[in-house]
Amino acid sequence: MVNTVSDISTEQKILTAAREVFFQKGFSGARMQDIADEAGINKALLHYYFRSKEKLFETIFREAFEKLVPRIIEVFSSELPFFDKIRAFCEAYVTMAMENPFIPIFILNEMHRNPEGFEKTFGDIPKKVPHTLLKSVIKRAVDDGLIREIDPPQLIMNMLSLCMFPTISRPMFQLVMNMSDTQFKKMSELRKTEVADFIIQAIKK
Amino acid sequence: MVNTVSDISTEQKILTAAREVFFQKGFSGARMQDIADEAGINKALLHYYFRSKEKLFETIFREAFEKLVPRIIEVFSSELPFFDKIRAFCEAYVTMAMENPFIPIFILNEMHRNPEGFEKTFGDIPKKVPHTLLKSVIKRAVDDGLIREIDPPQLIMNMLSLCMFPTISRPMFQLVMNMSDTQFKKMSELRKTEVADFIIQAIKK
DNA sequence: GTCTATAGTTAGATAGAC
DNA sequence: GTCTATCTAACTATAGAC
Repeated sequence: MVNTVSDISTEQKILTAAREVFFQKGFSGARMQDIADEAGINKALLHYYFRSKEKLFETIFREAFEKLVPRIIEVFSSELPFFDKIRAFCEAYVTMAMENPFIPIFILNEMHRNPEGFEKTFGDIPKKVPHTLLKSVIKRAVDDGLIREIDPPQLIMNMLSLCMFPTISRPMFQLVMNMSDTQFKKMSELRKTEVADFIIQAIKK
Repeated sequence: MVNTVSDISTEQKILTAAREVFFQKGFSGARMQDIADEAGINKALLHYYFRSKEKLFETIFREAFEKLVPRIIEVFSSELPFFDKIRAFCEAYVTMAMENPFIPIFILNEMHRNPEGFEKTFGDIPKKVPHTLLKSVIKRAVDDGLIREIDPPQLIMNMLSLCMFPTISRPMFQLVMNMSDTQFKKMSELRKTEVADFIIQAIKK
């Protein structure tokens, strides 16, 4: 049977371990043995639950992707004033990036390594992102004279950059800036509000 | 002999091929066979010129890192007015990222995958980055009342984010924003000046 | 469901001829 | 310097016992 307690528990152990290993080493750097060890089980069991390394990876990747592309819809389709939408968006993304520091680099890296593979495997995901909604909300703010003339994709790119790049660049940034872990965390914590302030001042009229 | 024309040419062919393959697949995804094929030579020759995959990789990584951490010194130690420094910095970085689109994700990814390896192999590089210079130039601009109060590392992080994130996130961004290659390139071209404008407006008093 | 043992494949690296 | 052939190790995946 599939639905016994111990089955579920093993599957969960595998997923947790796979997340850990894939996030840290990427698809090609990860070894099924590493995942088995991390889960405290045997290699063969991985293949019993998930047919292949690819299948297991796809599960983890999908799940991570969904976390990365979160409920922007709620923020942007809400009745919040425009600047509060910006604030909510930034805080949500900076927080997500802080709590899941490996996800952004993991997703972006795998998309670079296997660009064509995603059109077919993940071609459905884009539809979940309300890019037309985003664009129209920004355009309206421009038309209303609330913010200066700016191309919506440019603004969206700026928001994403400021929210997600820090966790991606962390190892390099700390190295070249000679910054301790404590200092970096403090800085990240402040960014939850600073990023929105920065953006708003950059676009307000 | 080592300095014949054909020697140099072969070594260059290998380096060019290695760059191509490592940039696209990362260290663990790259195969020595791929590099040999790309260079139009035999696998054994790779080991003749560079003892191991690691050695070859280190050569490519070093070279890429130096490109990523370019002559900021010149920009920031120049006599340019502060806002022109910002403009020069942004244009240099956006251009670099456009011309070498694989380098940022390559470097940042490898640093995530092998965090400890860099302290010993690349511990010398940070010294080349004039982070104290950057910080003091920004601090002076604040003290002079030219820009609003802002933590220098925060501003540096913002500048780097806005310049480098677009090329890193390109596959995802185009996918979720439903954007063509042409549109993306046009957008990137505009960013050479837009990023600086955005930053300056965000910090000016 | 979970394990041990092993098949089958591919990778990095070397030996040795030219 | 450059090649072919080969060694050795590592990895994914499966067969089969319990």
